[in-house]
Amino acid sequence: MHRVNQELNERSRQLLKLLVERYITDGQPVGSAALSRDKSLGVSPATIRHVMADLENLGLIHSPHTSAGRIPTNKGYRFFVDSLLTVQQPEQKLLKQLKINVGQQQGRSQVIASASQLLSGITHLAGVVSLPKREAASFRQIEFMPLSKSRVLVILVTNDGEVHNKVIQTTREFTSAELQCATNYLNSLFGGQSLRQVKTIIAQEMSETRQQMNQMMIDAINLAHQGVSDDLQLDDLVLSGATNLMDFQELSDISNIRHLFDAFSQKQDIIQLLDRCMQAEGVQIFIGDESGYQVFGDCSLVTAPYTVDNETVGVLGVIGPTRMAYDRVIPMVDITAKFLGEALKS
Amino acid sequence: MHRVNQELNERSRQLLKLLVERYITDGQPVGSAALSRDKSLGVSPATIRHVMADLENLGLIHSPHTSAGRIPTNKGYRFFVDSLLTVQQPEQKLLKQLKINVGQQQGRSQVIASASQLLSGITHLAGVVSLPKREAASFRQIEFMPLSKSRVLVILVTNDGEVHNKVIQTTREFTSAELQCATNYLNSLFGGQSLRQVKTIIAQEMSETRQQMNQMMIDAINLAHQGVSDDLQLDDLVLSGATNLMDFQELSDISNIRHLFDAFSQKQDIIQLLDRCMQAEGVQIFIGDESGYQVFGDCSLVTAPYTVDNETVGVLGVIGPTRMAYDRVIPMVDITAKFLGEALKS
DNA sequence: TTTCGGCACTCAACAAGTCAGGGTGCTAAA
DNA sequence: TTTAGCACCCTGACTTGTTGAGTGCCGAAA
Repeated sequence: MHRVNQELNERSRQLLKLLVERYITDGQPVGSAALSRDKSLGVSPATIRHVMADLENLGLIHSPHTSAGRIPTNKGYRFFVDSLLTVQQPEQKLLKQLKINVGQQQGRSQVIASASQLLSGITHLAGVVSLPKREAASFRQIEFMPLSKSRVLVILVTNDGEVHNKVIQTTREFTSAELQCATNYLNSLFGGQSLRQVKTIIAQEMSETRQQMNQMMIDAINLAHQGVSDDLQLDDLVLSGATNLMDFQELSDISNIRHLFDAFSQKQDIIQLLDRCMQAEGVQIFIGDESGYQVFGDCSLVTAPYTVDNETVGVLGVIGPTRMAYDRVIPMVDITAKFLGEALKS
Repeated sequence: MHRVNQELNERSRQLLKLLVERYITDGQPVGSAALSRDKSLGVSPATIRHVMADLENLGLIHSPHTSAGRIPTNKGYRFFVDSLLTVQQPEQKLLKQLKINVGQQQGRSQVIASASQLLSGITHLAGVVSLPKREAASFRQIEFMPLSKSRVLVILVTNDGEVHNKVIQTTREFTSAELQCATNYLNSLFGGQSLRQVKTIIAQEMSETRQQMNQMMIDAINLAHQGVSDDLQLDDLVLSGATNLMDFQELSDISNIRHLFDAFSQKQDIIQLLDRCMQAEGVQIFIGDESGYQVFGDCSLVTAPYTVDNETVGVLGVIGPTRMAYDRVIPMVDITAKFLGEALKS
């Protein structure tokens, strides 16, 4: 990519930029004449054809058939997004509306659902938000509730107001009093820590010499260990406006759509993909099959992680055709991530 | 419909039956010659055309254009399903497999998900299962957990092993001891009753003269009232294999599909529709727009309620094109409902 | 009265042909 | 290096003709 960057002079870059922008708005292969009509280049179609030939050799554009205009390749899009794109500041009005809408929701899942919906509504693409990592939440309270002889319901409340339930098997029967003791002990031990810290504390306690621990404490730690371990904690995501994607001609092949929706209901792949985006700092973009998943052949994914108290807890973004208005979508995703983070703080 | 039934002689009925069956398997408009080739009628194409003309006058079939064969109208399908259909007993092997697969799952949601998936897998249509009505579950245990000054987490465990959480606002702060008392009182009062009964009990207690109740009991009932009231108890459903529907040519118009999937993600309409089916006794069928929803223009819905301990708690079914193999689908839906009911009992 | 063969007619689907429009690459001149 | 000119290419839309499946109607036979 760097090579490409060097080999391209200013005019070629400008031309590529125009071409991609043009194709994004029109959806038609763009020819030399059309570009020449744009005053900002001021050269004849013939010259443009020369430049286009170069760009084609570099693999940035290609023509679907002999006598059609050119369209960007994935590589072309990539270069465009990385080096040529001038992002569009979203309208102030829209931002205010977005902020209010996300902020007004109450309850974690409400906030997230609304973020996803707004994202898809504004961009007319599919919006997706990964649920906040449970590990990042902080411990507020734990409680045990005996169900039967050897089964105990563990209730874990985190600071974001979420309640997690889990039924665990115990080796022996516990009395209410015992469970109450464990509750008190654990609540004082873990209060205010993040779940990640809680886990490490548990691990430590379990491995350390148990000299200074009495039986009650050992039991309590054991219970907590089982209750907090998230064996089944499958990540999840909220997807909105998937049907928006059906409106795009370039995806309108029924088998394309089918595969896409299969992936959506599968969720697994998307979750993995989003997980990868959590590592990144800011907005991240996958163009076409860059994601490594065949299904996204003609799709791009624009994501941004969202943070609560300076810790990245999840990702959000949009899925749309490769030919999407990156200049408007990117800042939108970026800002929505910020709003979501803020809304989750309270 | 009764009129139609009387006006049709045996031969016409037989002919209509053949025609519908033929169309269901082939998907092509069926003409007089094709039907005549079927030995079981033993009349010439010309005669068949006469009968067909009658059927067309009755609105049971129609031809898409002058020189094509005939296809059933919705009214034709309806008559076919009501009076002509001979259902196909499903294979023993399939049944066994189905039973095992549904039965082996553990956890209510697992069982339901698997029923939905199997339904869609076997029929190659979309499978749908409404979640069991919460009201039908029976009370096992209630617990209160103080969160803050005026907020209490209510945990309700039902006999099917489900745990329901709800955060309620209280008028004053309760001590742990007070909450413990309330817990004990309520558990002994409600133990083993269905949630519906619990609600009526609560209503009674609240309206009755509170002479013989002490403050603790009043508080407890109040807490329970808030905790059990399901203001937000939006029904839900599990949908599987929706993408199967994309494979059908008759639905493959992109805008059709889009509306359908919009309805799926909306859920609201489908839930209402299913709710209506819960009243019915056995298998119920909506053909085309009989459901009253435009979206299902070219779709049919085959449903059956499922029961736990002789009480109907939910509905399940499949959604597919009007042109579906009713003879195989209907018994399949029927039997799956039975298996699901059984599986939920344990 | 019902059934049937014959016949003219209709229409969709397909194939083949035509044509204009938009585009390209090459070449030679500025 | 840029440009105009030119030959050529390809698609898509339109026309035309043909084929085959299917119909409705009529008059004769049962």
